Amino acid sequence: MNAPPARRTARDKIMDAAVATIRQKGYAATTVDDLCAAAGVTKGAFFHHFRSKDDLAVAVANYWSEMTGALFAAAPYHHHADPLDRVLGYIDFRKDILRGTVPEFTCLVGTMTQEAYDTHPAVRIACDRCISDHAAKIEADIAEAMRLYQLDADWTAASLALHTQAVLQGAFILAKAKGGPEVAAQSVDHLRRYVELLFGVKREKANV
Amino acid sequence: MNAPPARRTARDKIMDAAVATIRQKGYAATTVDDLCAAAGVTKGAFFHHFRSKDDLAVAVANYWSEMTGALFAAAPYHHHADPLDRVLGYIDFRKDILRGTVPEFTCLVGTMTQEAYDTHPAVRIACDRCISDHAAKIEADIAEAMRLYQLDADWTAASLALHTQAVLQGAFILAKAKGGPEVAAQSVDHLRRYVELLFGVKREKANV
DNA sequence: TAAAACATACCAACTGGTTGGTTTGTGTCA
DNA sequence: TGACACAAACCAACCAGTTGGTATGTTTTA
Repeated sequence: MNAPPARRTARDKIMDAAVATIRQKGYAATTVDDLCAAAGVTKGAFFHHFRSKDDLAVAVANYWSEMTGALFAAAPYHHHADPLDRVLGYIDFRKDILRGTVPEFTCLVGTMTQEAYDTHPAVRIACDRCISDHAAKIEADIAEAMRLYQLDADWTAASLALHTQAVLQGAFILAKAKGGPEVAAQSVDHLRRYVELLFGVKREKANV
Repeated sequence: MNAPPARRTARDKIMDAAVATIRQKGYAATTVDDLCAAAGVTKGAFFHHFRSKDDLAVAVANYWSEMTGALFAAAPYHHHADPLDRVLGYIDFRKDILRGTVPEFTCLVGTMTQEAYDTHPAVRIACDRCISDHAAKIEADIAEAMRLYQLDADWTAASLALHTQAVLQGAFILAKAKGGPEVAAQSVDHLRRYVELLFGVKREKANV
């Protein structure tokens, strides 16, 4: 009922080039010419599809939101019947994908947020939405787990969900500072241990 | 045994301008002209004191390391006899200083790391040293607390110290995304709760 | 149904302003 | 008086964005 032949247009190529280049060099240091060269298109094509560089930044934040949304939607941890297992499974999954070079596993919108939060409001809003929408999905499982385990906590599901994102974003910065994923993986381990302690359980990582 | 009259030189003014401007706009988006204007000096003065913009970045990372080093050295939490109280006191202090506007409480070297890690090796190294030196100080208190409380943990003092930095750096990103310190403060609360759970204690914040 | 009218996707060359960095000159202090 | 600290003017490269145009559909109309 659809699936147009999906010709790979200049727009798509620019978006993919933007994800890769901005993750590596940052937003401000990435020039429009860089993106055109990486995508193999001309500047005319770029400004045909995007009104400005900032317009591209917003579009690529939304693109990233869709891409990662699909990645996490397809991840195995959703199969667990116990919502706490889903939360821990999510954390395990985040650790699993800390692979490859630093620009390959770090977060595009975290990078853009740092650079654009005060100078490019539209970019900040797009990045915030991406992070917040993602956190909201985890929040649902946390909330369900809190009910199931009858937790009477002095923290909210929303705050813990955002905390998982803070740990991950911070882990990426340490990984960038140290040049590899190892330090980030250790922080994710601490996050997992925290959730176990909060819920008073100790569970091995399931190999789904 | 020294204290030269401490005339406020162009170099000092440029450094202070760099801290403020880079925290607000990011490193790449900050131009040398921006810094000269903010510092009230000319480009001649800038390039008299720094070989290049990158050279300034390294210098300002070290300057930041000294500034924050002095700030934390003077902080009240060191007075606690119990090393665990010092660790919790450090976390409380980090929460206390989440005040003012976003560029006022966020971390300069975290920002620079994001932008420079892959493109400016010298900057990455300077930022890493700043973060790692700071973590090492917390690590000492954590290690002492582990001995005192006879913890037989499957994590190291070093990894927990780095984790505190990851949480803080990530909290800054969320604060930037959401435009205020509240979300960061909640993450710091989660970090404090984690340390309490690890050591099996529950302690109110001391008002030193 | 064929041609005219229009829309979309893209390109190569260009522009005005900005950028990091240089050069040359000047005031000041030890 | 000479080295240092800074100023002013300058430059070549680079930047985001523009312009004027072509190729390839798609829609409308006679």
